[in-house]
Amino acid sequence: GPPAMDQGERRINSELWHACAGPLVSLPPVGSQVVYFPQGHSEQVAVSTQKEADTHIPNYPNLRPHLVCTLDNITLHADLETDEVYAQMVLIPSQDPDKETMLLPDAVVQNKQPTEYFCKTLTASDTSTHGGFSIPRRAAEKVFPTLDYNQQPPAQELVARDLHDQDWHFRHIYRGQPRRHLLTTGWSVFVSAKRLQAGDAVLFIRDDKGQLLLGIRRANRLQTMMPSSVLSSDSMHIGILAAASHAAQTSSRFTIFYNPRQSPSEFVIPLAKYQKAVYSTQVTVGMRFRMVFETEESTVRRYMGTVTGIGDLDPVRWPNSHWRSLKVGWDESTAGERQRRVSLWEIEPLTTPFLSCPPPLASRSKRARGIHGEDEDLEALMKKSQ
Amino acid sequence: GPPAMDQGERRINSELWHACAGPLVSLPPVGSQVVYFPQGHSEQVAVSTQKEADTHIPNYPNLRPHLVCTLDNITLHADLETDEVYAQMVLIPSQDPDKETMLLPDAVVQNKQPTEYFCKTLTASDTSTHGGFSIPRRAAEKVFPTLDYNQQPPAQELVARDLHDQDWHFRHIYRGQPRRHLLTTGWSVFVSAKRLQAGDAVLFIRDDKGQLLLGIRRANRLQTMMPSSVLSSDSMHIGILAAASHAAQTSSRFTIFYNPRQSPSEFVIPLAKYQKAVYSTQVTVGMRFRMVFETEESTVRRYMGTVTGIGDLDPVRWPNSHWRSLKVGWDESTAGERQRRVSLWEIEPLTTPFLSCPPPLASRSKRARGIHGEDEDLEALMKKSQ
DNA sequence: CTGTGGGCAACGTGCCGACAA
DNA sequence: TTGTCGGCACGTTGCCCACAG
Repeated sequence: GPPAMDQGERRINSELWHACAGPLVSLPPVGSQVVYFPQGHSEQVAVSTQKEADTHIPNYPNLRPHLVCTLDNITLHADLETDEVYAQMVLIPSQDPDKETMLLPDAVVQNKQPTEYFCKTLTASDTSTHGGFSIPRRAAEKVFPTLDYNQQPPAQELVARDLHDQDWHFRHIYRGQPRRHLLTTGWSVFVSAKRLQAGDAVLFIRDDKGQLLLGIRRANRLQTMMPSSVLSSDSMHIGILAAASHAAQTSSRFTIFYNPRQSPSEFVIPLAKYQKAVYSTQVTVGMRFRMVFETEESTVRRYMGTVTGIGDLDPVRWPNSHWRSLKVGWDESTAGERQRRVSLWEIEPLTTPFLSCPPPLASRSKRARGIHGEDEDLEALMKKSQ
Repeated sequence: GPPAMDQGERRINSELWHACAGPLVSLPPVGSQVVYFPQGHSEQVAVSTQKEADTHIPNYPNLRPHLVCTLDNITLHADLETDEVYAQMVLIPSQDPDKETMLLPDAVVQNKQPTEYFCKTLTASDTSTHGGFSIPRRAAEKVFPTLDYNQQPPAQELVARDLHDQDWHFRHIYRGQPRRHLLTTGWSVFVSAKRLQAGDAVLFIRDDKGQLLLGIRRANRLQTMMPSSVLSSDSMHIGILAAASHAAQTSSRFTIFYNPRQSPSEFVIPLAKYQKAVYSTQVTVGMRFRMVFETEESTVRRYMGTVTGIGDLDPVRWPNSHWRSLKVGWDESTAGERQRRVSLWEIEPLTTPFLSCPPPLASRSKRARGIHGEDEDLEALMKKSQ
């Protein structure tokens, strides 16, 4: 019969989830202190609904642009239809916001990219109905059980388990002239079931117990996310703010979903990481930095850039927020799709970091600042605080 | 190439939309006065997220259980993946709530079930890959162009347009012993594209201009609606309340989605219908009534029932709400899945309606009432108001 | 080393009337 | 009147290797 649909009851394999999420995604450990940004949460919803937060949504004057929280629980999920990975986080706002001024030691983040795995972007031949899947030689030798090369031809049956604990069977054969590794029988069933297209990627893992796992990473093709048909985007944005505001005022749990491959940026950051970036890094216009990105081959690469401005992303609704407070330019001309605005904790400054008192951010809120004057103002203030 | 994905730009065919929505669904006209129930809206979200509104979501003391609004705009939609029909409504809360005490004349509701149409629930043979689609004889004769019976065999090419303005081509043939109408070539493409299964229904319309339209109505099989992965159900419920509350306080537009085939009940009701039910119908425990339901064959049928209690569905959060304020029992033993609670405007009382002053509902809110005592209390009050 | 394509066999899809419900 | 089936033709799927990038 069909696989059991008891999503949420089973525990998703963490190693596989992280492999699908990519090398940049790390989740804070349960019980640790984190910083939650409603702005970033809104951005994620804006991507999936294709509608930005409207200007006429209500103001929540008591809601700060960042909330220090305890990460009460975290559950890994995968969409039943698309296999898209996401995480459900339960947050508890800290009752004592002054805690945030205490510098915390770096917490151990759980970002376990598996070692015995490979990831291949599918070619037209891989996804066509004409044939099977061509396994890169090193990949096959690294993660698949060794073939008995005495057979003619060498072949074996592979069983790999996906995020929903569904097993997929493949015939793995080594043949052709020149010899190569192939997945034949079973492969096309997988491709059509997962609706894979050329450009999507498939990944195989061999875990500690020798069990094969497999997952998919879809190409960043234009988000065909349908308009949700459940809730208007306005109500969603309002729901984010109202839920966070209510939770902050009552110090009660609230739940958010984090879609690592959809969200423009992480919006739940380890508190230690946030503090280190905000309080012990001196950022000035003109500063050089590096920032990590994921490559096509799902490895990491650092790009160089320069800070071109410092100031609020949304001075009206979210004054004095560190969310994407840096305007940046990129060295390489292929930087078309890289963000023009980043947050302090996303970059690696090339100047040596130093420790300082927290800059007097609170004093800035007293002044009415023009849209265009903000950068210079903030820059001047930060220079003075030296 | 693939059909243009400009959903929302095209205007959905209203006749087809209503045929897919079913005979019970009617939409108030644009510009008319309506009543919006946040409770009902929450129920719809509860169905799609499979999670009811939690008890610890914030209270909105200024938000009444029903909002009188002007229906500013309405847009018909169909989900790009499932063809599920839904309507986007823009509401403006009325600035003067006293208006609601004025009895309005019945408004003309637009519930245009097409006349030249048929709807067939698909059999196993219809959906199998082995053959085509067997057209009921009367259906074929009513909506399809007449075949030239001089041909051997009589056959023609049909083109039918779906909700997304996509055209589907079918070979319509009259053959076999005994003779019958069939759709052959093109049918299986349609079935697999729409992912139809036995039990789902397909419907064909011939509109005024002779153009063929087709739509689908999926079986009420267990909602495999995935957990949205975008927003937590809590935040959705909060978003509904916060958006409505903010709109009511500022008399500004807000947007909601109505999924007729998913929502347990309509939650945007014509004001005249609401007033007539609330102010001019005397309801007592023991009263007999009829209520309309949709049958398997997508026709309407009335079931008989008895009012067994009157009282708030949620006395804590929504006191003095008319939403599902009637507890009812059903005459037929097959009433397993029919609601135990209905709203005044959903039923047809068997006693003759009469006009009266509005019952003094406001006075009820002063008293703290026990969970179990509420029905008798309310019943006594309403008897006194006679 | 691996992506694509020609060749070809096996299989599934899909059209037909025969039944029978 | 219409749902399901056996029969059969034909188109697609899928396994093989050759070849080239």
